[in-house]
Amino acid sequence: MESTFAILAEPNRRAILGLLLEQEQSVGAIERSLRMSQPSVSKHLRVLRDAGFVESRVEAQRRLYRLRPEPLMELDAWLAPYRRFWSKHLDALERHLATMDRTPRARRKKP
Amino acid sequence: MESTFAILAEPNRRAILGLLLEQEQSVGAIERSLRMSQPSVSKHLRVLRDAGFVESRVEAQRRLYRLRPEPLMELDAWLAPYRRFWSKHLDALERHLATMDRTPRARRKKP
DNA sequence: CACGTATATAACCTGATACGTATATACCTG
DNA sequence: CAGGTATATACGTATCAGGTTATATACGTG
Repeated sequence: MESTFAILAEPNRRAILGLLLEQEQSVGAIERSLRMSQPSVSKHLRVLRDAGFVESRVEAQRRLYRLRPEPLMELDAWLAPYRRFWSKHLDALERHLATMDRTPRARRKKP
Repeated sequence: MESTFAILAEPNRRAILGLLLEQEQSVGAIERSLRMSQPSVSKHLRVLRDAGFVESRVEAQRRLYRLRPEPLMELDAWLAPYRRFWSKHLDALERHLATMDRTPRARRKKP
């Protein structure tokens, strides 16, 4: 877990992940899409790969990178207790609002 | 969004958030729980507060810090497209497994 | 096999940041 | 109001991460 956030802290890396969300991409494609230098792209991909965010396959001279879900799933898991926290708060807010005016507006959990 | 990850990249800050998950805490309490120096705690709290992760209220000489949900909710929102990505993958995996052996196990979306 | 393309790595520089020490500010109690 | 407690901030330092430039490696094609 330790490094997941550090890795995502880098805007360019997040941008790369965003690109890979659509489909696998070559280094050159990323380089052009994000207007970054080739060594920079390679370095970030190295970091992302070491951390398991992406994997690559070789196609002739190209390397095609694609997303791997695991690290982001861990992030999702890390978030879980906080989700409980804020849903608790939203419930409280809702109850509060329900008490404020006696006319019940859109009811919870039922559109 | 930009800085959310950078802020969470710091392990001590994540630890502080973890503490605040249970209940609001004074600076001194955090200092002792996490065995960090007082200036360090104050500094991290400053960063967390500036980014909206926490808020404080004054009680005599103490300042009690508590969690604010918004930034983590944004993080949750950021994660959404990736969740779609991996659930798509898990579905594919499931279909694959279903093809492997013809005995259908627990069925999708219906417990 | 020489050359171009695609990607990775090395070396170096620089800016950001986290820590510790020291000090300032605020509040409470006798 | 003096002294203690609680927290914030200033400052100096060391570490680290990201960018650029230059070079290495690998593959394809004439």
